[in-house]
Amino acid sequence: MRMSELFSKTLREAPTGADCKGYEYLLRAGYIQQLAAGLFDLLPLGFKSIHKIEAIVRDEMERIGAQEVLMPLVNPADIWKETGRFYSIDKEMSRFVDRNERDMVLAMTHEEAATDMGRAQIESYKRLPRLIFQIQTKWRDDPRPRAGLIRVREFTMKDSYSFDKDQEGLEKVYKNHYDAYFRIFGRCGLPVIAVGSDSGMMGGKVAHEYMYLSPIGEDTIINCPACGYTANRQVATFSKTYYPAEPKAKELVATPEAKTIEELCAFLNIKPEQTAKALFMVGTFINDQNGEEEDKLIVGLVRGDMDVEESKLQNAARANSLRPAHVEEIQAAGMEPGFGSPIGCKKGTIVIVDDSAAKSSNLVAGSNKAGFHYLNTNYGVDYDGQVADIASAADGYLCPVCHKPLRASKGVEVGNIFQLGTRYSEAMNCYFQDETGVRKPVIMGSYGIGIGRLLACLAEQYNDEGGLKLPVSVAPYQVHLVSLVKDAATSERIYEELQAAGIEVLYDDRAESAGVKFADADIIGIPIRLTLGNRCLKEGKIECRLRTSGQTSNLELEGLVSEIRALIESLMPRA
RNA sequence: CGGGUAGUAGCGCAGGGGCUAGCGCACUUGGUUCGGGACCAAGGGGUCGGAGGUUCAAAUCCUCUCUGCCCGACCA
Repeated sequence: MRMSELFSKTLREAPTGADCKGYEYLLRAGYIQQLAAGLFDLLPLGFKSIHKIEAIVRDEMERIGAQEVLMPLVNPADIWKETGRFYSIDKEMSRFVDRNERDMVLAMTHEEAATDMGRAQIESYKRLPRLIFQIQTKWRDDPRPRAGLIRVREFTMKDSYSFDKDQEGLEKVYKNHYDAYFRIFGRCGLPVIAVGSDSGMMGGKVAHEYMYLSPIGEDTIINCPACGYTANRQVATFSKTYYPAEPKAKELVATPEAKTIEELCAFLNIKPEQTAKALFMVGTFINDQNGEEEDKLIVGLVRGDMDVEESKLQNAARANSLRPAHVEEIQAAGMEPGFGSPIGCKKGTIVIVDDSAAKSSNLVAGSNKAGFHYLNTNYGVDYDGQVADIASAADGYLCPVCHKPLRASKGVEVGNIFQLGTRYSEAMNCYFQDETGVRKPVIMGSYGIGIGRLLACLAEQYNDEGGLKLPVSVAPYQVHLVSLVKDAATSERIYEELQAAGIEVLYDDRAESAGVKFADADIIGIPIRLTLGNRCLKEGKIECRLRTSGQTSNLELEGLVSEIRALIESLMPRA
């Protein structure tokens, strides 16, 4: 590609709002351009990189036996009604009616469409297992897109769907994905870790997320440096200490102005672990069959030295969604914010008690009368409720496996794998006959990688003051040829030779000063820069500089192609 | 959806009732320069986000509204 003909241009200054480096450079280097909130154009350079990533993904997916398909972005609402997700998913899924008044949706994922394909194609165990994948557009009307390509509304995703006759088969294909994903990210050059995760709206039990650890991430990952235990904070467990004792009778005590645990502890001169903390949420419960919604107040109770993890609370309560409760709602259920506890709450309130509180005795808890707390409250005596782990793991807490301190870090989710089981196949009647003639639901899995987000993470991982420096496996071109000589004949010849040899070259043939060309080369960040200058040329040489290391050497023009080939090979990230 | 912040040239910004709306970069033309964002000269480019209002006069004041970004809520 000649830079004199390149569609995009570089920007000297970062557009306002480019808050992280990777995003800033993708904009400034002319890889992407914003169209609206969460909507981005891929310019030629960015699209080249995306194609490279997709090629790696295809290669690795086909290697584990996946067959590429393409499902429509627009789905009839019917199949989403079959699984209930038409009702359970809120405004994040966009809906419309076609000219015949038929309900349609823009697919935010393709479990329904894939299951529909499966039920048409699979009737016997002889046609199992099967694995399909696609690289396709998703639309998710996220309320708050941010950080460039990290969180967008329209994006490209590689999603695969597995069909198996038994759990053993599912586990095998799951493991294949687990490994393939590491090869994919490895070949792209992105360091990731796999963490145990919440299955969220996907349903199913076993799930992993692939996290790129970075401060720009929105997920919190809990990790044990000692034994390697790693999980998303949404599901991370930790080792809790309990404080059981002989239960005493509860006792009302005036605690004016002591609304928080801190104030309470200071007032009563006690420690946080001697108290119980209540969090009030309103959960929405949706009938999957008809879409009818019901709101219920949920009280989450943890010991005062911990916090409630809302994802855990939502799962324990089996709520479809959670939001903080309004003061009036809390009071309507017979409780008082700031002095709240499940003691004496109205029937119909869902009470979830963390085991930390349930297994500790004589805690100070709210009395539900403003200005008063109870001393010596005990689970099973003063209040009841479902006991579950709803406490949030945090930095310094103890590992559930080896009891050493845990560490918390931020990460971006670039991929996920789910064992779906039969949630979709049962709901959508995707059954097969086994060897004995018994009809069984197909066992499914689903597996995703956000392609654009992967590029965003790579841009974040690979940049310096000068701009981008993507690995050669995903950079838009392999070689950036900069001509500084007046007579273009030699550089033209080199350009032709490299291209003829199948090397991908961005050729700066513009009439710009050396400084401008170098600055553009730096920001675009092609891994190998070849500079043809008058000095070198006289000796029959060309300067070769590596973007990442800055390492510079002069190569003979004679045999340049094979030299560059070898160099590209040596720079290629390994899985 | 709440809180904050900003919309003036392609990008970054200044101007805050008054005459022709400005600066840097980018762009065009001519000349000089030519290995790290060159220099000189001459140019082109604007519904000041939109609508309504106040006023002799609005980019500027008022009302409404749209959009972007940040924090939160939300999120595979």
